[in-house]
Amino acid sequence: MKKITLKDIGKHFGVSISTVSKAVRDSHEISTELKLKIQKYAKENNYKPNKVALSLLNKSTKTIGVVIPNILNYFFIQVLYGIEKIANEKGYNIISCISDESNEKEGKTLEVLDAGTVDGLIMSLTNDSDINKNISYLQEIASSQIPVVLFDRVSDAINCDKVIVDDYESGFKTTEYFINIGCKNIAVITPISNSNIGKLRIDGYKKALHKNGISFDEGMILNIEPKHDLDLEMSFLLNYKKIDALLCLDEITAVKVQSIVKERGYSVPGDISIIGFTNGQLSKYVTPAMTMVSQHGKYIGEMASKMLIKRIEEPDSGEPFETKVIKTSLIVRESTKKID
Amino acid sequence: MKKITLKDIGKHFGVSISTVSKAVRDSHEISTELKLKIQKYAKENNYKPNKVALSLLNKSTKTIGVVIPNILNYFFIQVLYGIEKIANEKGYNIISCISDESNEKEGKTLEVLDAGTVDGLIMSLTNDSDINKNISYLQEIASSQIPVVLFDRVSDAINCDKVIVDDYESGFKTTEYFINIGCKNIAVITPISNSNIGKLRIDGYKKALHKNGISFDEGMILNIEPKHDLDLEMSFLLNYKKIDALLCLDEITAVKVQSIVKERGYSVPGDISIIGFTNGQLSKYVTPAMTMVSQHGKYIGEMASKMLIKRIEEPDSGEPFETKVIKTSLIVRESTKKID
DNA sequence: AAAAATTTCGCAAAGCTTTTCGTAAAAGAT
DNA sequence: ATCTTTTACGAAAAGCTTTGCGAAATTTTT
Repeated sequence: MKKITLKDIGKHFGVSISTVSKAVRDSHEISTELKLKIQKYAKENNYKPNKVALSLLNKSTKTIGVVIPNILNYFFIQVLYGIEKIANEKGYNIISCISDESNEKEGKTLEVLDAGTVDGLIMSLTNDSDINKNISYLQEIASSQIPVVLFDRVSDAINCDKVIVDDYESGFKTTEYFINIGCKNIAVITPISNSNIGKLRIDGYKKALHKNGISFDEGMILNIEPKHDLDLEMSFLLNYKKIDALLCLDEITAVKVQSIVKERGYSVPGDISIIGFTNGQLSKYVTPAMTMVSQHGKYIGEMASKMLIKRIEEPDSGEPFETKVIKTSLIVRESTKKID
Repeated sequence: MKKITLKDIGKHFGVSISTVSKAVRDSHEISTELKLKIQKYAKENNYKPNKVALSLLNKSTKTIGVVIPNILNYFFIQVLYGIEKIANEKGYNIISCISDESNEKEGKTLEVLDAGTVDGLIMSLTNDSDINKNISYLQEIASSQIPVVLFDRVSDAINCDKVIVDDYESGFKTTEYFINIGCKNIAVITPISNSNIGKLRIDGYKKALHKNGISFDEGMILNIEPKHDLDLEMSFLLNYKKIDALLCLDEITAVKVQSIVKERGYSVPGDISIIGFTNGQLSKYVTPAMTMVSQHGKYIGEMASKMLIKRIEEPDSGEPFETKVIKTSLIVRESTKKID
């Protein structure tokens, strides 16, 4: 049997729809006798108010949209996990969309989500070169349709709540950590050179060098592209100068780089210390276990979820938009020299 | 400005709602002149038909629910990725719910999803001990409300389409692989001993032993629980008998086991060969890179998605329920001895 | 017994869209 | 000029729910 409706129940008892609705909601307007009969029948036939009808009535879907660029990235999964956890606790469902680092898919997703499907939106922008394409559209959604919370990859052009990692600070702190353990020739390997995040981390790196009297050398920054040959690129870098520290801006790169370095006969951390961003599942289990910068993905997701739901449920609070900066922490393992 | 509706546009031009609806849908019933005006205005004000109203009208939400037990498991993420890919191509959104291996949360999720929110359901059951709790409810949903596709962790009690891994066969084949490379004392380490999947893999393992004249020894099966101390348990196992092969029933266990074995001075694969289930992100990067059984998660997701959408769009096809069995493949790396 | 109060239920609107059908006006045909 | 056809729009229903209000029926009060 298909899902039963109020109308069906009404017909069964020869009463009106409103009577049934009130009966199942236990209204005092309905006689106890009739209520009991209706409630029993409703329960037996597994009646549940149709969510779609309720959404239309209440102008609220109890659903939030989440758009992430890449689902096979552990950081984003952790964020998603955090978002789902809080949303679930507060009675919201999440529609998850993967933009696959494509501006086009991101735009399409926004179109769908902007048609009344969700009460709010949590997203992280793609790194796609054509970066400005959807920004104005998203700005319009944020300003007039539904609350939006941006995380990690954000944009100044959009006026909304944001949760970001302290990328500049963590680039700085991590570099100083290298310097403190005695490293002087610190190279950076970045697969995200075109993103704002990557730039901030490198800015922090530069500042730490400067503060410690080490001159910055452009040749120490290795930009890698998905299609390039990391092995070959690493050759150039390792031959370019004597290097004693490598800062990798994501986890997979860190793991691959460590593997390449070891194969070439360097000892880690004896010859070269390595630190990577994103404390995911990989870094713990490779040999040596890697020192990583944890961005606290789950916490970021929880925070974003809370901020969004607050906006949804208190639309006219009048509170100005906020940008929460989550501090990273360094998870020290075996890929870095010990502090003297 | 809030989202604009047909009514708003109608008021602006002094025409009825139906006229506006026809105009934006480019119906021939409306004069060209009026259509042009309305269409222009609609585009300028970013009019989009309200999805919720359409859902109510069409009795179709273009949304499918996905319930997975654990989002931090790479296999499930791969499946989710595959589901999303196909769903997206066919114009569906996905609502993803995490049951967190809890029967209770699974039940709550089903309640929500069974209220007209989704057109169909893809799920993998929890391993919770109280395994039968939601089965009858799910069976009812599958039989009378919306199409359901179960994957990986399925149940015979539910009549629906299924996509499963050939667990028995792969337990068998993997064990024979060990035997072929000269291993005779093969132990199994399973964190999923209470699941049907785990049992099937072990049945396959037993059959392979039997076929090759090796007697089965219960002591060679190590059941591990999340709270137990794997290090200690491994001690017992390694002291129990001289072991030359370890079959681990999930990826994290495989990686941890290899790490423990190495620490105890065994050489991998010299002394002990190791194979793990689920070819995820970890196994490739540890040293030695591990030989793994790939379950083709993404493909399973794609398959499940296709099957479900077909059921949704052809509800009365009358085709009997199907169980697709996806064959695993062995990704041979360095943690197993070479074939002579 | 009549008036007042309470109980118990139904009607209708609102949320937004699509589509069928009806009708007035305009255009065409005879 | 009259009849037929076409054009161009509006009314209404359907999808399902909740809720305020009106009304009939019953009970209580005087």
